Amino acid sequence: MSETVITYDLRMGRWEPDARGRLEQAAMDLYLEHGFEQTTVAEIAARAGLTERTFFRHFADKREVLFAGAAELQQLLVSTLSATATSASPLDAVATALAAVAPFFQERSDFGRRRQRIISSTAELRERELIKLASLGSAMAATLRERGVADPAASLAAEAGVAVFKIAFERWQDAPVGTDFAQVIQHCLSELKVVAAGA
Amino acid sequence: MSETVITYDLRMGRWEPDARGRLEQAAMDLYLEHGFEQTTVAEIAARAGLTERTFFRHFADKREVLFAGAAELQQLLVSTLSATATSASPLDAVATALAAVAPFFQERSDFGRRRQRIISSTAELRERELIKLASLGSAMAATLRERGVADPAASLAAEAGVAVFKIAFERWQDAPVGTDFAQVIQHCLSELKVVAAGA
DNA sequence: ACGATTGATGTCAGTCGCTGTCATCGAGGC
DNA sequence: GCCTCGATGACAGCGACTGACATCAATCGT
Repeated sequence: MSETVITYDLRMGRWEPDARGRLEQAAMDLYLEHGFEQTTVAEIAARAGLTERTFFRHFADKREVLFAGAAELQQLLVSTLSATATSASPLDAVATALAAVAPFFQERSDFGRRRQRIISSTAELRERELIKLASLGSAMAATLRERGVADPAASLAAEAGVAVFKIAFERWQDAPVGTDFAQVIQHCLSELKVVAAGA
Repeated sequence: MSETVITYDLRMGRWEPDARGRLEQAAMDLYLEHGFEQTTVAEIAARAGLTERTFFRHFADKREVLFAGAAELQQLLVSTLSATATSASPLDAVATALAAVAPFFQERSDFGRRRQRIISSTAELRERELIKLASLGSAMAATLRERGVADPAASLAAEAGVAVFKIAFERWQDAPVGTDFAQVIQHCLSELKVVAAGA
């Protein structure tokens, strides 16, 4: 779920609350300090005051702890895409949905930067990031199909949208702090349209 | 390198020749028979008449044995893209290069089908496939940049090309045997152009 | 021919990711 | 205040992967 805003009312663990959040925090810190590969799950659990076994009860594997927000993001993206006017072209609808979730990243830009530094430095994590993006693409394609867009147009619009997102995200990360992410996305979208128009 | 055409003149292993090829063959067979996760590296090595340690001298990990041809494909793709006339638009150049490597798959369609069945059934392998495709995209983007295409157009054309390839490959696999892969690629490309044009 | 060299393989020990199983503890319902 | 239930701890074990060293076969130089 989230790593800062937590419902502290419901005590979770046997001892301290928010075991999951503590694990996420400990993992991020250790991955940044010593690198992903040099960090063992036992170390993460120890820093969080838990055991290795408990880590794997909260996260499927060592990488997944960095992708806790992916499901949330996908749901947000799909519901936004569902709500977009059917009059828009599929690609525009996708781009609109992507721009709509831009604040999701902009509000966590410092967290996102550290996270991305970890992911970019390890092939194993890049693989996981790519399959999450592919999952976003599949979900968006399915949503487009529900709205009557035929294949392969639906899949192509979704995949092209993911491509736009990937490149826009890279450029936004390298851009000055405060740059509007949604604007970068729209710019990359129009660039794609130019490229696809042929010359 | 290759799995069928081998220079049998140079004896490789301590005993039988072509240890690498035998490992690839044994891995494919076992992955198909029992599934990827249910197969241990020790079993693969045993069937190939080798030891587990030798497997890891030939392949970085248990998945990589299924992606031996990726480097070769990437090189072929890049050199084809380099040779494409600079007059073509970036996306058309990418699509042309992709269509040019279509025979690479068509000649190995039965092998490719079995391989794809294995990959599709395991998330771990889909991750590896995605990072190989991403590597293809990066290589093509770099080639476009060398040819004077500016960013983000170069990256977008390359990534869009990869998207076209992915979807075209899926559709070609599901199409009747003998369908022309290059033609499917071109069809998906024109579909993408329609989608991007707005309509 | 024959010894030295080289490269691929075998052997072994070890770490770490990850899982199944059962015991244990803490909190809420009765 | 007991009881049930969910989360955690403790433990054993498998399999992926690595480092270090020994070994063997083919080749090269003489």
